[in-house]
Amino acid sequence: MTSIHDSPLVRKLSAFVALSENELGVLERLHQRRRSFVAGRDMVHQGQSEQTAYILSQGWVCSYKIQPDGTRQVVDFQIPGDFLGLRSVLLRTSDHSFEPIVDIEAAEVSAEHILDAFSQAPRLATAILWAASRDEAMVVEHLVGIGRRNADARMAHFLLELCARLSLVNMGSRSGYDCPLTQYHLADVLGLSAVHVNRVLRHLRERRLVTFRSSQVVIHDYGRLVELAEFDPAYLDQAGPLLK
Amino acid sequence: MTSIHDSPLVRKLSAFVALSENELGVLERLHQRRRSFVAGRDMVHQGQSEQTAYILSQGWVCSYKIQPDGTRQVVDFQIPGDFLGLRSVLLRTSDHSFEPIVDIEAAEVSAEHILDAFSQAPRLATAILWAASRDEAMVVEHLVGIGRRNADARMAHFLLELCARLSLVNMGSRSGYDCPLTQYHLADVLGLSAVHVNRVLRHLRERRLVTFRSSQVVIHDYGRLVELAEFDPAYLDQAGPLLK
DNA sequence: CGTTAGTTTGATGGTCCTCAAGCACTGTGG
DNA sequence: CCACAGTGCTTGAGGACCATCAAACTAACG
Repeated sequence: MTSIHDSPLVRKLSAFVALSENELGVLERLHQRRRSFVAGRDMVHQGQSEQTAYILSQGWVCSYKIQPDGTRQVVDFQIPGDFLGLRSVLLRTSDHSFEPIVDIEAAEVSAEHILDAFSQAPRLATAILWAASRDEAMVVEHLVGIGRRNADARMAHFLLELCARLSLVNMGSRSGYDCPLTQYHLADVLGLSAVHVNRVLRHLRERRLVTFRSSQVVIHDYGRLVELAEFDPAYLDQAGPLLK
Repeated sequence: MTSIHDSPLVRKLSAFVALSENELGVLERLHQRRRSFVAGRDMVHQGQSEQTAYILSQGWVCSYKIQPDGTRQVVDFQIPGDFLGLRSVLLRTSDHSFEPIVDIEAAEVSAEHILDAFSQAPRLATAILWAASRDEAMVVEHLVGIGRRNADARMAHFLLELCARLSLVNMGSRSGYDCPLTQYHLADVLGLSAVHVNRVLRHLRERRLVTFRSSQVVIHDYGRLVELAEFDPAYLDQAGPLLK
């Protein structure tokens, strides 16, 4: 039997609030309706007004928008512990698609469920809204990266952000992590071509900064990578406000 | 004496909900504390944890992030009727700066004020959260634009989005609008250099699509501009959900 | 063992940046 | 009234960065 303590969401939130027994119980109830999805088939399609959100417990998902001309822009990746479609369920407007990158496990949560949970454990609401605001901050940082960083720095920054996020749920460290993304995924998130992604990766590897190969990211020199990316994790760890 | 009906925020929200007398009263009380700011001097600075938000009633503001290397990325512009720092006041994390582009008028609102208003008029809360989610959708669309559109389409898309937003508060139409932005502002929002912005504008002007000159945007051919930008306003007017 | 998805490398060229310089307009102080 | 400084716009030249096209290679899989 698996404990609620194994939930990546719990691990993530625990980094910011010490969760009470009551709060853990509410979270456990949120995880009731487990579902699986297979890699590659969209869970939610652009335009569709979906009424359910998910808490991702295993696997990776990407949320993206397709342009009329067929090009794709990935807005964000979700990793275990992340919400999928939280905003769209609260505000009934899903304007992008979700695609599982590998086979995934997720807990389905309806708007009611969430609002219930919020009223039973208000501090939990704050914690989850904090997580949501962090997601938004990541989108903004992503925007800045695409607008104002060159390809090398963009890649470095992206890999470092993933590192920080994965570390929070014990799925990585400063020396590296598992990563099921293809170079096409990287291209679509960074606004580059797949060919150029390949060259950038080679470049970073040759400079002995980081190696991305066979679904693994190995960070050779964390410090110099941070420097190249001008990575400032301030937008990720706003620990202060929630501790009280 | 000015009526609450003149407030751009009221005009904006009215496009989506028929506001009751009670709701108008609550909105009026939100507009009590009027303040002015002069052009060019930051209202809120990156990193500062500000406790107040504003409802912009006159003028334009831009929210941006400065990179360590000095380059700037504008995340969004605020026009009358828009909130400034709503998220940061609710979640106490302001990670970018706000700069008035011209002298502005705004109403200061504290977190308490807003929460009070929400409890007095729950439907208003929905409407305001809808506006917030629209802002987020705009950031996502912005991301897609910078990542996957060329300079011409990016510019066209941006000018069309502004057109739609301004029309909502009666400050523009499909034939054009006033716009106090400089070409440097355009460069910083579109992730281009100011020099290239100038060339793009010339190009659009020569093709008789749109003219941006002396603080005025004149749209010559709305249809062909929409086509060039592949502009689909779906992400802006999610009228449906709130009408009930 | 052929097929498919993903990676790698080369060649070529377009988009957009940078540097540089000149122009137009506005406000300021002598 | 005029010099001037400041801000914003405009245009040219040259080159960096990254896209596109093309092709070969590897690994996984039925």
